[in-house]
Amino acid sequence: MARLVYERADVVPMLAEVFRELGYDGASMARIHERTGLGKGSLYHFFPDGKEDMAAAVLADIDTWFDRQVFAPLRLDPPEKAIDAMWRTVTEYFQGGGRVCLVGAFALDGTRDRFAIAVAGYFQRWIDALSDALVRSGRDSRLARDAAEEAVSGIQGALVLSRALDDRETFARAMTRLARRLRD
Amino acid sequence: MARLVYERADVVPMLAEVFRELGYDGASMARIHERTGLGKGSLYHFFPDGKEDMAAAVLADIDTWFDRQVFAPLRLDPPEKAIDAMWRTVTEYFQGGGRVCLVGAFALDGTRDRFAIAVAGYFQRWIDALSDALVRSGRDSRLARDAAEEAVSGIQGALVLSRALDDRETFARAMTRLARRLRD
DNA sequence: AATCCAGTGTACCAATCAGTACAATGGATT
DNA sequence: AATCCATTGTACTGATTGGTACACTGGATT
Repeated sequence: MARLVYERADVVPMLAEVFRELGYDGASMARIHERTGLGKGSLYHFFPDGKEDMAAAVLADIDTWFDRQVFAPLRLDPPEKAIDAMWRTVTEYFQGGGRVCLVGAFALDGTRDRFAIAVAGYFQRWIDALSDALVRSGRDSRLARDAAEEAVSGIQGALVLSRALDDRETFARAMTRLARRLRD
Repeated sequence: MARLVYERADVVPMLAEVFRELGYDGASMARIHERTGLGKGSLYHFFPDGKEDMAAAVLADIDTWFDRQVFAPLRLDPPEKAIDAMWRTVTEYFQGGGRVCLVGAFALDGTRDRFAIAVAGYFQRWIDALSDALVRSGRDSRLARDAAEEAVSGIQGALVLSRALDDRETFARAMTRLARRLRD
């Protein structure tokens, strides 16, 4: 009989999807087991501190992904190119509004207090990186920060609204609107 | 010894605050008891179907409140006046970013499926009402709808971001930005 | 072939979960 | 004064919660 053997890195993305769908409190160990196929033995082997450990790992994973795919390019690549790439990458990552931002979802309920530093850091670094790109493209420093904040905030709003209305067109419209706002 | 006697209408706002802070799954009956002071007897007396019943009542309550305080004025009052009032009312209601939108929070996790109609209806009516006011103020119908969507979406994003950064200034800045966008 | 050890499955625990049952309270109605 | 009934407190249930303990598997190392 075949035996599936995972390592920690394989488990984190599955956990991310579970937390995304069910939220932190909604994701019980039983449901995590159901959706990942991993038994308690494996789960506590990889994440000795249980659920909190899992969520922290997921947040760290999301963080490094965005750092590499979005934030670093914004800081290093030609600004116009990096910003264009950001819109594409983000739209794909959130599957056009069909996939929720876990960090944003955590921010809204009591889970925030538990992961306050990770949650704040994620958004702060996003705004910083985007602001940096805008400054490098010749924008005034103060205006750049305001515009970056508007974009990041707008993406989160678009996710909430498109998910609430269960309509990806809403998300698509918001993204083109925000991209245009950022160009002016 | 004094005995506190509530009626259903007194309980709903307390429940709203509990769900707001803890989320739907985070709000256990024990915690609801703690924070409201009501025993299980009272809670199941008012809400025979338990938590789901409570959340539905809270959503309905929020809905009627917004209908009266925000949506109806947008449809009936002089548009510029009504829109100005909307920004004031909303800022006060969300306590400058310190208070979360329960409907938005529900939209992000698995709770949405349970209350999909109420959640979608809330945002749809908000967009419709604001769009109506913009049309009445002379805006083109298509542009009005787009602008209304941007505003409602933007408010939700501002709530997520200001809560994530734990900074009300972020919310305040977003509100003035959105109000200006709506005027152009 | 013997050992090792990362990864697994299962049985188990106390605490908490949502929900039920029902007797007690006490203001209002008659 | 007797009755009524909305509201409340408490004791209880069975299911589920997060978490622990531990024996087992099987590929890799020696």
